[in-house]
Amino acid sequence: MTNIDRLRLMTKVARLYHERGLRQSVIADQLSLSQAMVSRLLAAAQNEGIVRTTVMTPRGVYPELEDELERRYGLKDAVIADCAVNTRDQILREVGSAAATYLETTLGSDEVIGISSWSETLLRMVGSMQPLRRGRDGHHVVQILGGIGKPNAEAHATRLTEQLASLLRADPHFLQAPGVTVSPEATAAHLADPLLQQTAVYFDKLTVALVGIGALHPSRLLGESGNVFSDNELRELERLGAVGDISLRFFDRAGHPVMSPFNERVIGMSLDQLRRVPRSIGIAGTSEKHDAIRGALEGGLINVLITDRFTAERLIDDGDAARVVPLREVSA
Amino acid sequence: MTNIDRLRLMTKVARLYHERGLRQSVIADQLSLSQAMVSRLLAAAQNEGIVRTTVMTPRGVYPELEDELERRYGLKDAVIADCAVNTRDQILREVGSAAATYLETTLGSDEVIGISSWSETLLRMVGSMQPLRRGRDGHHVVQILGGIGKPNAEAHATRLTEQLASLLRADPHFLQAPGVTVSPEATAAHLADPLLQQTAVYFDKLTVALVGIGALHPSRLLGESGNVFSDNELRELERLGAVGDISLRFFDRAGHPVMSPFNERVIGMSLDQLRRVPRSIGIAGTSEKHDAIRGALEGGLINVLITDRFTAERLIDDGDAARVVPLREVSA
DNA sequence: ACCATGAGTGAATATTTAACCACAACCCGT
DNA sequence: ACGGGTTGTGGTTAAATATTCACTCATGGT
Repeated sequence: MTNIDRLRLMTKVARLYHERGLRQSVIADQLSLSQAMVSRLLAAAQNEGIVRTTVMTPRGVYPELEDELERRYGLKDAVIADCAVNTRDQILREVGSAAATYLETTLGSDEVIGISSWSETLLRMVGSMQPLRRGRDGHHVVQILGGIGKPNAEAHATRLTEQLASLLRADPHFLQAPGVTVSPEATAAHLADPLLQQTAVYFDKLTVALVGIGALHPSRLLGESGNVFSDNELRELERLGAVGDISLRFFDRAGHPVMSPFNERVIGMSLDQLRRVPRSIGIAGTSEKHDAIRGALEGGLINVLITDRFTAERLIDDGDAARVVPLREVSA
Repeated sequence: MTNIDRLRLMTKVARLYHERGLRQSVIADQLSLSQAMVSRLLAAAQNEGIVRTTVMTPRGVYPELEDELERRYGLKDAVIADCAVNTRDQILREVGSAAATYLETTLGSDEVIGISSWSETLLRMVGSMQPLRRGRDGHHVVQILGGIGKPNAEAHATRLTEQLASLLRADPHFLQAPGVTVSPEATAAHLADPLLQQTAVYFDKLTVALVGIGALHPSRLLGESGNVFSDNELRELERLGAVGDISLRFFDRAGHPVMSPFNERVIGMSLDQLRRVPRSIGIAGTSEKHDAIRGALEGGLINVLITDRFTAERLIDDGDAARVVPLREVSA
């Protein structure tokens, strides 16, 4: 068979298949070929560029950025929310909404979902969620950090867990303790509580973790509730290289836990436990948090990131720089 | 789910599927979706134009013309050979070659193939054929028109049948008779021959017919062998509206048989028998034959046409005219 | 000259994709 | 408030497609 004849046949088959939408066996009958031949011709047509499929990217969607984030940081998935303007308010709204959709769409059955409290982004997320449609039930929602600051903040943290559980028709598991205690001894006392242990058992069973990512500066822990945190402690954390926290567990630029004494006063899941969760979803935007997010990514603390497009771009830009002299190695 | 989120998801899935070539179930796992969802998202992405497949037409291939021929004349298939220049020689070569490839490619098993003799195009076709590769055997090759003119032309016609049969490893069935007799009585005598009848039986069993298409002017029957044909007969055929012939069976512009006395002197398959062949392949080019080909198409005498691109274009151009006042109806 | 190797094929089969179905939840009109 | 129709979903199954296999034949090297 001459080359032109082969091209002719490939073209003919490709047109019937792709333009007229005929089944391969119909084409085979019509042109007196075997179905296998039609399949092969179509494959060849793809190969040789006769058939070309392009994916157009709609406005407001950033798949290349997502891919790049996934690739650079070894993520399972990245979601980039479209934000018209780079303002804290818009970003919170859009990232929260994107996270809500993401969760609704990707939740399976019988998931054990940990949720970190006291993150405004997570609050927004839960706020934008629809009640779960389908009877994908059997879920558990686990509070992975105690309440924070003023006594009623504890209730606040609990409410987030409760709300999510209700939206998902899941069993809630509350962590009946403050997020930060006054001393290591107090922590130990709380950890001895059998009720708390009942919940803590789930930390190692999570299938999904939903966590915000906090920046060291400006720290919400100073403003919100003065007594949680001393200025000294903040400086100490800084000295130790902390760039941010997830559920009050601080980490440095490489995502390694920062072991300050403060750590002993926190009641909640550890970063090591978080790393072991099959799907740990970090939800955070705004440029303030850039360094913190970056650390979380570098340390593999999360494997799904939901953020805004501005932050995503910066994460990739300095990813470029990092390739030259990888941060991980610098700090090691 | 907001619209942008849906678009985002569709785009992401489409990219993974079409660009990275992942299976739907892999994508489903990765993005924590169901395979059904991925399939639906891909379908939607097609619909909404996010995914676009285009078939590029290589140079020298004319699928639009082929489609148009098929559509206008209700053909099963049309093959248009690329010819650099509009000369008889080039066209014979290219059409013959295209026909050879077409036959090689589309032949199934146990086919009963009728072949009309004394067509230069068919000669070229058989000349360009490769011996059949695969053991698609069990074929029969049936000579559907006797030898023509000088006694040794009869042998010539036989050789075409023989050659094709040999290339296809098929059983040959020869028509041991002249294509044109001296009188109706002579025809009758030949038809009584049991040996001839053995072959004629196959006329109604053909699965494929390979036929050339002859133009009335210039008639090859005058030049080649003076005594086959009288000038009177030619004029008579013309008077009756004949525009061409297939295997010496003449037809008019609408493809209806022309019943001149000459018809009684021909030994071979009838046009009605030809129309009943599941796949009757007309192989002819050059502008001389345009009217003849057109008649064959209008009359449904063939359902596959192999021709050159110049003739194809003309057939479509006057197809346009015919749509206004369809020829078929004019002559009816 | 001969065999080993490779290319190309259709039938059979495995894999992949799309359709079907049952079900839950929503919407809307009463 | 309460059905009846609609929609969206995942599990299941049917359909469609890609791959494997067995085979033939050409080719090239020994």
